[in-house]
Amino acid sequence: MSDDTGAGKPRAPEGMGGLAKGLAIIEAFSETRREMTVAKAAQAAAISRASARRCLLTLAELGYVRQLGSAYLPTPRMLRLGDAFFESSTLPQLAQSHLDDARDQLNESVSLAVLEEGNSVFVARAEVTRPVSSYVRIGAKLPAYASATGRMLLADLADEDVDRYLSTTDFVPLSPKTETDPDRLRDLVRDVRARGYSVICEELELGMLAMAVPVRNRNGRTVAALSISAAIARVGLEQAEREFLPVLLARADALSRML
Amino acid sequence: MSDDTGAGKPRAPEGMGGLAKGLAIIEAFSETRREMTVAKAAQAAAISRASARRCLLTLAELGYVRQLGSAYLPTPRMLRLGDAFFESSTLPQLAQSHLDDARDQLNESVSLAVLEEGNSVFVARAEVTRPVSSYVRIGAKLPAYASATGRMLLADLADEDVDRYLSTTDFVPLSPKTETDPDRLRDLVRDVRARGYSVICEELELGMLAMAVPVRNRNGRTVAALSISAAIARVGLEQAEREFLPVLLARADALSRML
DNA sequence: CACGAATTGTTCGCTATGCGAACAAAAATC
DNA sequence: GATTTTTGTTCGCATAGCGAACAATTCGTG
Repeated sequence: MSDDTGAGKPRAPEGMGGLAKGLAIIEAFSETRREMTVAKAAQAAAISRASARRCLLTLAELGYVRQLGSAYLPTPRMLRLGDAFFESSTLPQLAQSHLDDARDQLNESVSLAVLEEGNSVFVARAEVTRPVSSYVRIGAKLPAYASATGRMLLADLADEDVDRYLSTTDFVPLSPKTETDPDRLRDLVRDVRARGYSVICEELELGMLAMAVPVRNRNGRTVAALSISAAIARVGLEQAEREFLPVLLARADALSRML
Repeated sequence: MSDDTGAGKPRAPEGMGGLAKGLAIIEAFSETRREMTVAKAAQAAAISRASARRCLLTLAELGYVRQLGSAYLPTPRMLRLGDAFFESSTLPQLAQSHLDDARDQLNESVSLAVLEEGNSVFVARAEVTRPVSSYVRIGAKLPAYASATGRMLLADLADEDVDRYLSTTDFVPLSPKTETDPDRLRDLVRDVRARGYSVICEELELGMLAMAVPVRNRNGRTVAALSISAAIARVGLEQAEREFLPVLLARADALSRML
């Protein structure tokens, strides 16, 4: 707003400043910011307190947040916003029967993920019941560097995009076996690119391995990754490559042909 | 803007008009509106084309939608907005272990739902693998009138709120057995209120029954419904009441004590 | 407990963002 | 091909939203 310069300069591309601010506040809610006051929201969204206050008043008026004392918390109505993607996107629905088939055939949980700002986001899932396994929420995300799907999706990026990702990511280990060296990760992504599938073993969660294959659109771009996960106590790497990989590749190929 | 009247009249409560418009556009995306042009978005959100255009430009600039010709479609980034609720809310995390226990004990899928504008919205799930069952997405919603959780949640509303709901709802049958008579539904909600749990049989989906019990906060209000669903080919109503109900009530009670 | 400092929430004069109407361009219909 | 309808874009104008100032609240210290 106040950063514009020269007189007579054409206007910046038009937009809706208040919308941008409000969305910044919504995205600022997190596990460490379960509720926010006007001041906290302003700080988290890098806007003035007056703007933050207006946004929160509008969000409250529309039912997206509720007020508790001077704090604001998101309500379930917020879920409608995420629904916009699910109701619009055909990919999860097209994929579901393929995931179900793969799950039934291999008796392991199967999921589909897309890349979103350095994260692998689950958009579809077929889950097999295990005593230990917990429900993975569609919409949940995993860091790309530590997940089979994430590495599969990174493998489709141009080298410079992979490098940009590697240079701006904070590599938090998620298990004692998480690879966090950027050079090593670059090599791993290249390996995935060469091999055409991705496997990680205990990097995301001890005791678990995961395998992912690409789902491509008709331009050959990888638009999603189809993955399977299993406990290494039950399934070794060789068995995964022998039994899981052909089925995943076949399912991914069938799905790719629909895109 | 132009609807304000008398001079010297105090300002309306302050807000952020552009945010309201942008959120209306986001919510307008649906299965019948998978993509929208500027004109379609303006119509769907009941705003001017110029405003719709500004909103879509901002949403595109921030990565929430992408442009395809003159149409705009949501991107996975939209999921972050729904995340605001999941990352803030403690209920799904508190509930998960209870759902897992109930699922393991009863060997049927168990879920937790909250009421959101006439819909029952899943916020947590423990799923048992069945050849027929498909994955129910957290965030997915069911009409309250046709679901066990929905009726359980409606039962906690005041009579006038139930009546308002019944008078403004379009009762679309979801199976040949869906109850769609408002008077009948009012009686069913009252029955649920008296009985303290809700059961539906084949109203949502042929061949399936579902049972739900209330999860209450310390004020006694029903803040969520815990439910189980099973195929009637395997489980009859009497068995459900004999075997499922005690476990659901115990789990719901344990969860209620944490709230 | 009182006081001062820091933080937070609210207000209001001012201006530039966002408005609506008009116009340009594209699409649809005859 | 001409006309009509619909859609996308522009721009003069005004009010919604801005930032700074102020009021209120909270926190820290003596």
